[in-house]
Amino acid sequence: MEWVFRSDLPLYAQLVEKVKLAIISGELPPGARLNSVRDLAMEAGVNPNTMQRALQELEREGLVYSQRTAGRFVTVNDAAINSAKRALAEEKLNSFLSAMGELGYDRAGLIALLQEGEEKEHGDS
Amino acid sequence: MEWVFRSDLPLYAQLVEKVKLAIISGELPPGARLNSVRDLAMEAGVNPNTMQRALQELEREGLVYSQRTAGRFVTVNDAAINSAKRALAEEKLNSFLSAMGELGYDRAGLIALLQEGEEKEHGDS
Amino acid sequence: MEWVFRSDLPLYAQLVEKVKLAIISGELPPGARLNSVRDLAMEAGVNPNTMQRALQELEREGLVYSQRTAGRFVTVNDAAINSAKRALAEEKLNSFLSAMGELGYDRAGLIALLQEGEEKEHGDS
Amino acid sequence: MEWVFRSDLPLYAQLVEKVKLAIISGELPPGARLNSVRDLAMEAGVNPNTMQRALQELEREGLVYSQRTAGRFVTVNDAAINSAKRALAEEKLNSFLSAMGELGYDRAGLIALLQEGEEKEHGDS
DNA sequence: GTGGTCTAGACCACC
DNA sequence: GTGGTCTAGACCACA
Repeated sequence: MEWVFRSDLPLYAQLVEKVKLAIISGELPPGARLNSVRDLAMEAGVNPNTMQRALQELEREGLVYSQRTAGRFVTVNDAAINSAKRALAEEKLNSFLSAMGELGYDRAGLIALLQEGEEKEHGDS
Repeated sequence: MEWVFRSDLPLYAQLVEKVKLAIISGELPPGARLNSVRDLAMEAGVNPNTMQRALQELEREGLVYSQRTAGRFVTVNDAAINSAKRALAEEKLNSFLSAMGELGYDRAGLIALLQEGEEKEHGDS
Repeated sequence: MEWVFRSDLPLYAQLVEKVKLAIISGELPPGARLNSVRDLAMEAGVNPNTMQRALQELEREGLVYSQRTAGRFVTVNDAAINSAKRALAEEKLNSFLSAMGELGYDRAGLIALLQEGEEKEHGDS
Repeated sequence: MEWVFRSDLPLYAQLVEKVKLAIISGELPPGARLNSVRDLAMEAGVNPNTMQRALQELEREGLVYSQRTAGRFVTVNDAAINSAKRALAEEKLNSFLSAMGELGYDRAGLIALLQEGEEKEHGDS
């Protein structure tokens, strides 16, 4: 996992984002054990407390659970993961829509653009 | 204009991006005079050299031209602006496609998602 | 507010409990401004971060909201308060039921006990 | 027996409470021999004098008697135990009533709540 | 002044 | 070793 941070969002929120994406994309599969808070914090170059806060947030969202002595694990509840995936997709879609809106593209225009690219892909293959 | 920077891209490139977007979106209309390099650098809180480099890049791309004594101006060449818009849109589209790809959406899925939203908008109105 | 703590529950959780009760009981009415984090922490004799965590938890539960510079306020959403009241009541009821269960009282026995007391109250008045 | 203490009640009183509950609930049956003061104090992590005071209080209440050489025993007087049970129950009832009073429940409301739960239990079974 | 974030470092329970 | 809690103290944005 690459740990690069922006300055427009709290660190812990970006950590949540990163780990969540790893879970959603399957890089961290259901049931997988996460590294320890301390190790992850070292990796990311942040304070363990900051990493802890991020993981607790993920726990509250039901994507992760912790076992006292054994460590933290990705949930095995596929529904929770899929719901998070859906929410993230919607969020990305919306920010994309607004960004493209500034460039003068509305939904219809984007659909056209996508279909254009699709034909090209098929043409290439 | 808001000047917030990420750490994963050179400053000057982010400056180029920001100004380019302002031109493309019409916030800086064709023929408009840009503030002086020194003023823009102050605004953005960057070194004037960095801002200078960004503006030269925009000049190279034909979106801006400078007149020795009067300052820098947005191009009046609509074709250049439209071409930049097209390029930027494609770039954003691609990064969006790859991001959504990680979440399991391909072009067809995204088209469906967009059409879904479109119907909803019409239903709401 | 009295700040006395047990050792069987994290401090921050007890702080949540205390403030929640104050809101539910109306001691802190809807819309009321809470003292600043620092002041409350001083009052309670805890670290400001601990108090902060408690208040953020209340914020997540919708019982409190914060305004950047002005401070924190009790929600004006009566439904949220009533829902919290209901939940707290149920929780207290259950722990009471189990405690009385150890003494050999079941629901029916408790109802009898309560009715007994009720008659007595009426007799006294 | 779990030994966790609050800070709002003298230690010895909490010890009395704990042992009394054990007797009332039958965990310490009539006639059972209690461990020595020293052992009990160790278990609970308190000073033997404190434990001694608690046991003397229980003796005064007639729930425990001591035999010079053999140690301390739970009373075999069922009436005494029942009376203690009754008193404890009333005490718990009262503190419960006052706590629920703060949440807006009076005796009648609580009876309703209890009957509600009773029906549900029967429905579930 | 307000809330919010982050770090550093300590201590605890659990196994 | 693990997660969890707490403190102390710093810095920031906002108005």
